[in-house]
Amino acid sequence: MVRVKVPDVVVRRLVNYLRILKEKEASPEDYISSAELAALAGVNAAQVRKDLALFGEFGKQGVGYPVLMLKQELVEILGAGEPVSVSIFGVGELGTALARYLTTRHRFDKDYPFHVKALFDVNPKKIGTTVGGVKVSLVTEVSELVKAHDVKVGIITVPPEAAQEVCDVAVRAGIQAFLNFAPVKLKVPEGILVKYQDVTSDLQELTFFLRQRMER
Amino acid sequence: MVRVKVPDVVVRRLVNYLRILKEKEASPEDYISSAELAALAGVNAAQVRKDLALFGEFGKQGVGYPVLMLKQELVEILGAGEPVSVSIFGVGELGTALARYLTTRHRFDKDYPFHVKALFDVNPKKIGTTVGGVKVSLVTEVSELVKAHDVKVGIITVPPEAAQEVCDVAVRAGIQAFLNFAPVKLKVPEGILVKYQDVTSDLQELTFFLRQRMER
DNA sequence: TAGATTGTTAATCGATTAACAATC
DNA sequence: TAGATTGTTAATCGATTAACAATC
Repeated sequence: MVRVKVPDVVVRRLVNYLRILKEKEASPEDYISSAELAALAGVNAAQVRKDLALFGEFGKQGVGYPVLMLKQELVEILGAGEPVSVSIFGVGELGTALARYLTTRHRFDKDYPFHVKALFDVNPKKIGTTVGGVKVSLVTEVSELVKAHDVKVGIITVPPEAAQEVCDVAVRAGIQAFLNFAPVKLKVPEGILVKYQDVTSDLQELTFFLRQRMER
Repeated sequence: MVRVKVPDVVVRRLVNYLRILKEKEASPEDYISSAELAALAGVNAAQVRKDLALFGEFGKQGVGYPVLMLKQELVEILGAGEPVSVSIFGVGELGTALARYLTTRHRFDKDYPFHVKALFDVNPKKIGTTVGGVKVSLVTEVSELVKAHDVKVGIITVPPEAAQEVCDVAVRAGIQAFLNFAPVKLKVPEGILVKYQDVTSDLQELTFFLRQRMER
């Protein structure tokens, strides 16, 4: 289906378009123009049309895009309709918060695709307890559980020193993509995806622009 | 000092270079080449040199960049040396996790620049309690506390429905930059900075590329 | 000095925006 | 039909990479 190489930035915008459309109550006759969607997303209208045109012709000249249909197309394109099994490594403060957030989301929105299937930690006190209804297991069980639940994505919330090791174990167990909250660059085999998330870096970026703004 | 307009991507990389250098034990005679730093950061060597050259000439031909000096320069450039007061809006699971993370970081690393000065919530049960040693206050006190502590950055961890309102209040109180964990686009006056952070979007992006990879 | 690596210019690559014919 | 908006091509803009003279 998708033969073109889709740049990161485009995918990020598509995710955003979908979020915006989901917030819209719409009947089957409702249309939205690229200009309207662009304004809501804070981007250029030509960019919206180009982003969508990468995947097909969804609009109608003189009218715009049918809201419900476009929403459905975006779900299709992004694969946001099919469930994805997720595992969280490190049940500390942040891991717990994420586990609860994701399980709660799922409880209230049946279409929410991300299912937390396993939690891992090394602290013996935590093993066997549950968070958001999911049991905390020992990292030695990763391989078994990841295979049993066909876990595709791992969320890493262990301390930075432990991140690489945990990642290695997870990769061996068959996890294909990571969302890494530990502030370290992970070395992974070709083809394994890693997305980084780091509050300190975010704050530092904001600080830079704040200071720069003040100097003028 | 900085007169050029610095692109977002450059700042992100600078933050990364600094993190890498901080992990390095170094003596005053240690040098690092652009090639070495580039390899660690996963970017091109020419890019490292160009990023740094935006702010001055820090290297020595035939040798490289003095590690300690470069680290210091980056701290200077990013403003990572001066304390920045931060406030967290929404003391739920995620807000609590972030509050604890930031206060703990600060307790163990005196150079850590981000200080949590105030926490806000609307839940009467939480008001007056403390998290990481910081008191939870009612949102009506934002103005007073933000001014008293000269808070520059707000972290938004309230539910999506409440995010815009909280943001408005914070802007009126004088907050200049936001790290927004709520999955909604915030409308802010010209000049106020917003950085978005959303686990669901991150997972969706990863999912897209996972699926795309499998289709080939 | 010879070798290595910077700082910077020039070339390349890719992404964004403008413009407009096609068409609803 | 007249007006509006798409899909797409062409123009612009900006960021990345290659190349190399300067120099430690």
